[in-house]
Amino acid sequence: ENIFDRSRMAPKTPIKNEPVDLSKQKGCTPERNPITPVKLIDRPQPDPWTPTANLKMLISAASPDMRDREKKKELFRPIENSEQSDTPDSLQYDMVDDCTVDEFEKQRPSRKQKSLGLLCQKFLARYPSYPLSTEKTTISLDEVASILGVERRRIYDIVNVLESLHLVSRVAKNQYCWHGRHNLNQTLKTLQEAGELQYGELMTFFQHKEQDLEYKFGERKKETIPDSQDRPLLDFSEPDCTSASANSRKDKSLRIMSQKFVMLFLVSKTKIVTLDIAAKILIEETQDTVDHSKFKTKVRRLYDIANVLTSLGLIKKVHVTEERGRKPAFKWIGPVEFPGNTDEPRGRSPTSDALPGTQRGACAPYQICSTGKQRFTRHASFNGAQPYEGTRRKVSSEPNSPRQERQDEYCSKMINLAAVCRQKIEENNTRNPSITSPLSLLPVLGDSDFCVNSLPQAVFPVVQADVPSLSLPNGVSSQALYPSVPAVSKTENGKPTLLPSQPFLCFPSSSLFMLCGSLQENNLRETLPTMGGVGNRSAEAQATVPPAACQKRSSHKCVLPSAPVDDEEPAAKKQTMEQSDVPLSLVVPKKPFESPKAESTPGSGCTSAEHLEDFHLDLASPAAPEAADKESSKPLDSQEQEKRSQNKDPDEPSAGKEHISKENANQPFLPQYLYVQPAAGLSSFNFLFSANQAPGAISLAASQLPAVSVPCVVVPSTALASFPLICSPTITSPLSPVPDGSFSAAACVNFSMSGLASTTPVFIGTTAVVTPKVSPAPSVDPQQPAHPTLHLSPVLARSCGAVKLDSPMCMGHPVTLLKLQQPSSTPLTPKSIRPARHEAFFKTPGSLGDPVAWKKNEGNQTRNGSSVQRRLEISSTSPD
DNA sequence: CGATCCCGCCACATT
DNA sequence: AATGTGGCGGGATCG
Repeated sequence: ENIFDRSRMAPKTPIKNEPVDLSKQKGCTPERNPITPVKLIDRPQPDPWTPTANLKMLISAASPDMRDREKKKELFRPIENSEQSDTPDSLQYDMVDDCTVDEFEKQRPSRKQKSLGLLCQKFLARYPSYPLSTEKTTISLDEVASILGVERRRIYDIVNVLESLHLVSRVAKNQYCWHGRHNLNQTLKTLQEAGELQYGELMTFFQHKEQDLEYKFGERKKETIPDSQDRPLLDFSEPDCTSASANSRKDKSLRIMSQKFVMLFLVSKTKIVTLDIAAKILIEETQDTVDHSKFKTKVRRLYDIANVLTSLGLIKKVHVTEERGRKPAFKWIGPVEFPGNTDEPRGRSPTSDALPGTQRGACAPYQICSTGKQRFTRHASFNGAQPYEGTRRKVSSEPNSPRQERQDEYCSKMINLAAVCRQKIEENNTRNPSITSPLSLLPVLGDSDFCVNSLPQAVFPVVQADVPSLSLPNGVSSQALYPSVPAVSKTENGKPTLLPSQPFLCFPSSSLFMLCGSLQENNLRETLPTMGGVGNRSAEAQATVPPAACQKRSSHKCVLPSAPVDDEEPAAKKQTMEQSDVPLSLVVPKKPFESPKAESTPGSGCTSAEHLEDFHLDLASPAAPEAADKESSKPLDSQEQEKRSQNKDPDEPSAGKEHISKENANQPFLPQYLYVQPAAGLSSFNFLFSANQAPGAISLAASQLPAVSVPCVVVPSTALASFPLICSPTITSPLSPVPDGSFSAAACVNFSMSGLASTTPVFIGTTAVVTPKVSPAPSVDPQQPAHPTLHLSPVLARSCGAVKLDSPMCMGHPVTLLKLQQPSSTPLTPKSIRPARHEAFFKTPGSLGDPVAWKKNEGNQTRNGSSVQRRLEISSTSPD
C-alpha cells in the first residue's frame, strides 16, 4: 500500500512523502550533510518511488512553502488513489528523475528504507547545516512528517535527539526552530564536561574492563547515582529542569538519554561505546533495577538515538569483538575536542564569579545568544519578543535554565581568562592606570549572557559578519592602514572616540567569547556610552537591515565592551542588552541613539542581520572621519557600504576603509595580528589580540589558556566556519599614539589552549607587537596531535607604520567591523575581506596567515611588529 | 537466531 | 475534551 500511495500521492502532490530517496542517503555521508546544507539529496536511484521522491526533493528545494500547501497532510493520506502522477508538475519532475524510475514500485520498501536513520538523513537534508544567521528556519512537524511520508511519531524521535544536541529547539507546539550545527561544538563541549563529571570514572572503568561491567556497575553506580541528581547538567540543554516544573516524564527520556549517550562517547577514551554498556549505564542512572526487559527497551531506544547520531555523522556503527564475541557498538566520529577548556585557570577572577547572575544589566552590551531561541527568548521575553517561550512545557522563564547555566559557566571561564589576561596586561602596562577597568568589564560580560550562541544570526552587528572577513584580517588591517593611520592614532589617543574601539569584540561564530581589555582608561567610560549607542543602533539596525545577515553565517557575536561597564553605562546599552536581541553589541562609537528595542519578534529570530548592518553603519560613521581618508582609497563592500550609507552615513568614508581592506587583502601588510588557526574545523577559538595595548608582551600560560594579555578576545567558535573576530583596542595610553616600536613589542601572546586544537583561528593583533612567544601550539595538547596545532600565524601585514595602535579590529566573519575607533583606526571591513583572502585563510588553517591589516593607530609602528609577527608565525604560512 | 528497529498503542501533557 | 508528545515493547526484518 505504501508504495501505491506514494505513487499516487505523488501525482497529486509531488511532495508527499516519500520514502524517497534513500539512495542518496546511503551514499551520503552524514558528515557531508553538514557541509552541504540544503541539498536535496538525492541521487537518483532506482527506487520505486524514486520519482516521487525526486519530485519531492525538487519541490522542497524549490519552495518549501509550496510544498506545504500542496501537501497538506490530509491530502496525502487520502489521496492514495490516483495513481500515478500525472500532474504536470510531476511530469516535469519525473522527467528529471526518470532515469531511475523505471518501474515504479516495485520493490517494496524494505524495512531499511524506512529506517529511522534514513528518515533522519532526509530530514537533515532539508535544512542547512550551518544556516545563515539571518534565516530562521522553522520546522513544522506535521509538514515534515507529511513530506517525508512518515508518521509524526517518527519525527519526534528525530527531533528529540536533535534537540538534545541543540540543533533544533522547540518553539511552539508542533513547531521547532532549526539552528543547524553552529552550536554543536559548544553543545558537545558542554556534554563532555558534564560527562566527565558524571561518567568519567565510570567510563574509565568500563573501558578498562569492559567485561566486568556488571560488577562495576554495582560499584560504580554509586557514583552515577549522584549524577542523576545532576541531571540538570545534562539537561542543561533542556530542560529546564529547573524548575520546574516539570519534569515530566518525558523529559526524561529520549532527550536525556541522547545526551547521556553522547557524553559516554565524549568521555570514552576509545570513543567506542557498546550498546550494552551504554544501556547498562543509562539504566543505572535511571534505576537500579535492571531487569532484562528494561534493558531490552533501553537498547531499543539507543538504536533510535544511534540512528540519528549516525545520520548526523557523529557516530558510526562498529563491532567490538571481545572475548565473548562481537558486540554491537558505536564509534564516535564527530569532533573530539573543543576549544574551550575547562581547565582554564580559573582564577581568581572575580569576575567570573560575578557572572552568574548578577550583572546582567550591567553588562549590557554583551550578550550571548545561544540557541537562538532559548536564550533569545529569555531576553526577549522582556521585550516580548518571543512569544513562544512559554510554549515548551518546560520552558522556563526562569532565569536560568540549566543550559544556560552551563553556558554561563563556560562564559565564566572565558571571562576568567579574560580577566587574567587583563590583569596581566595591566600589570604589564603600567602605564595606564586605568587599565584595570577592563577587567571589570569582563565580568560583565559574563554575566550577561554569554553568549553562546545561538542565534546564529549575526546578531551582532558589531562585527561584521562575514566570515570572510575574518579571514580577512588582512584586509582589515589593510584598511586601517591605508587610510590615515596617523591621523587616526592621534585621535585615538586623544580622544575617547577611539576608545570605543578598544573594548569590544565581536564574534561571529556561534559562541564566542571575547575578552577585551581595553586599555585605555579614559576612554573606557566614554566608550561605554558609545557602546550603548551602538547597541541601540544595532537594534535599530536590526529592524532595518536585513541584508547583511545573509552574508554572515556566524551567528553569534558578542561584543564586549571593554570598558568597564560599570560606570555608567548608558542606560541605553543596558536596554539594548536586555532587549535581547541580540547579543551583540558592539561598540561603536557613535552616537547613541535611541535604542530601538529589540524588536525581536519571535518569529523573526533572526534579527541579527540587521544588527550587523547597524553595526556596520555605526562603524562607518565613526570611522568616517578617518575613514575618509581611507575610503578614498577603497571601496567598501558593496553591501556594507550600502548599508552604511543608508543608515548612517555620514561616514561614508569609513566605508572606504573597509574596502580597502578587502582590496588589500591581497596586499601584504598587516601587521599586527596573529592569526592562529585552529586546526581543523572543530571548535576552536579565535583570538585576536590587539597589540596595542599591551606593550608588554603577553604571555600565556602555555598550557592553559593562558593569559592573554592584552586585550584579547577569545572566541571559541563552535563552528569554525565562523570566524571570529576580534578587535582590539588599542590601548595604549592615551597617548602614545604612536607607539612605535616600543609598543610593538609589547604584546606577546602565547596561546596554548589545551584543548583547543581547534580550529579556530586566532588573531592577535597588536599594534605592538607581539612577541613571539607563541609557540604554543605544540604545547598545547600533546595528547592529541591534532589539536595541538594551533597555528599562529602572525600576520604581519604590512607594516604600516601607521597602523599601530589601537585599533580595534574586528573581523567577523562576515561582517565585521568594528568600529571602534572611530577615529583611529578603522577596523576593518569585514566583507571585503572575505573574498579573496578569505579563501586562503580558510582553506588551511595553517596557511592562513592572513594579513590583516589594519591600521591602527596612527601610527606607525608596526613595522616592527610585523617583523615580529613573522617570527611568530608558527606554522601557518604567512602571507606576506 | 541474534541484532535491528518499525510500528503504533496508549499514557501523559498541553491546549 | 481534543490534540500533542513520546514511552514503550511486540514482533517483523535483516544478516
